[in-house]
Amino acid sequence: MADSSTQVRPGGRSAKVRAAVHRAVAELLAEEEAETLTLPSVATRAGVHPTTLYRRWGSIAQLLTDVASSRFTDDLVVPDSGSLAGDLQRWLADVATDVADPDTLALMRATIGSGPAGGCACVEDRHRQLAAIIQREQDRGGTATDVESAADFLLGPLYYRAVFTPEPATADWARTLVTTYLATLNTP
Amino acid sequence: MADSSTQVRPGGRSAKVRAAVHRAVAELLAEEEAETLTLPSVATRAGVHPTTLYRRWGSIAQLLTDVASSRFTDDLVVPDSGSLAGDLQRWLADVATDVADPDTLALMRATIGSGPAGGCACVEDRHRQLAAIIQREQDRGGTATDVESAADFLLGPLYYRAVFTPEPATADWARTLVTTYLATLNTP
DNA sequence: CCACTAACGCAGCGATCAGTGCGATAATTT
DNA sequence: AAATTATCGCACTGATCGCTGCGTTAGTGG
Repeated sequence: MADSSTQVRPGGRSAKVRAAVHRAVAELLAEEEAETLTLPSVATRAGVHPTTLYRRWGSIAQLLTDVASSRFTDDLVVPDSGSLAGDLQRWLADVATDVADPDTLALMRATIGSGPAGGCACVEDRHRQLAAIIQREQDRGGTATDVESAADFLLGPLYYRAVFTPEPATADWARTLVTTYLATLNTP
Repeated sequence: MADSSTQVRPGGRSAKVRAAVHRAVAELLAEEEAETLTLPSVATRAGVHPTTLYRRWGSIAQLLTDVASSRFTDDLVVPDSGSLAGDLQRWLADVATDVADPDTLALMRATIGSGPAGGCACVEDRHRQLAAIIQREQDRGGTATDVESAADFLLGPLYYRAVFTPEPATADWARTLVTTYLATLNTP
């Protein structure tokens, strides 16, 4: 054995259980008004015994964080359109479309409400993707900009509309947002 | 009697109970990691019988929405500094300071997680205040701008940082945000 | 001051939740 | 293929939640 105490076993049955539980959380959040989301309810929906959830995740907060991390982490490679504007517009429009989905939004809300680390789990990967796009532009020799400010001005308004206003942003609006942001970079 | 069916009685004991319950919710959210926030726990902390909470609010979601609405609704009159930039900087800095408070943030997270209308309850009054500032500038004959876009570019990054990143924004950064936003208005 | 009734406290009842041993299953290593 | 053990299912228990009649207190209008 490699380690004496902690040896994980991710294959086979465990993976199926994990997938079923994740799907159950998404389904329940899409249907109910949340608040009723409890470990036994998730277990019943997933066809898994409640004990399993108590052992593997312990609480709904940790389960939600886990689900959100998986859901909002896609290994997609942002297509190279040749320009920073093109890359950002394509990417932010996709993000806008994703966030505009009511079910996705329900998962985000619940995750945010589960604890202080919930919000980070929702956007961690987005920041990575944004950094990759900006890095590519720098390698291209184009305009250099800060990842922080880009996140503030692009993701900020997008997620604000999704979480705090009744109607989320559209993909078209996201593209306009990119144009506006890039304009501010050229005219300091 | 004025009305036959719905006669509210807001004075005296009811007001005290309401205040105690609101304070209890704020305290519990500040201490615990949420999730444990249940009607009986709030009742115990407030020194009120749980039955009262079930009757007046019904669920934690409605209670949180009520608390958030009260907490984020201040009848403050934004001081007239003479210019749009001054008004916005003063106001947004105050908002940033408020949102940077961990206890306030905990209330916001919990309210967002309680239901789709939770986010709106947190920023409803901010939008009203912002509209008042912009309206004053128009009466002054100054630059006209849209409340929607102002909310997107000012409140958006601010609340995004508060909810989705580990470290919330500072008052100074909020002032810089106003400057940047006003610059984009002058250079289309 | 008196009548009216909204709002609160009390006692108690299912239902469900959170958690714990223990045996069974199956993923992983040798 | 056999041994090891991480992981899951089952049965069970104490605690708590959500909720409901019923009597009491106290705010409100006459």
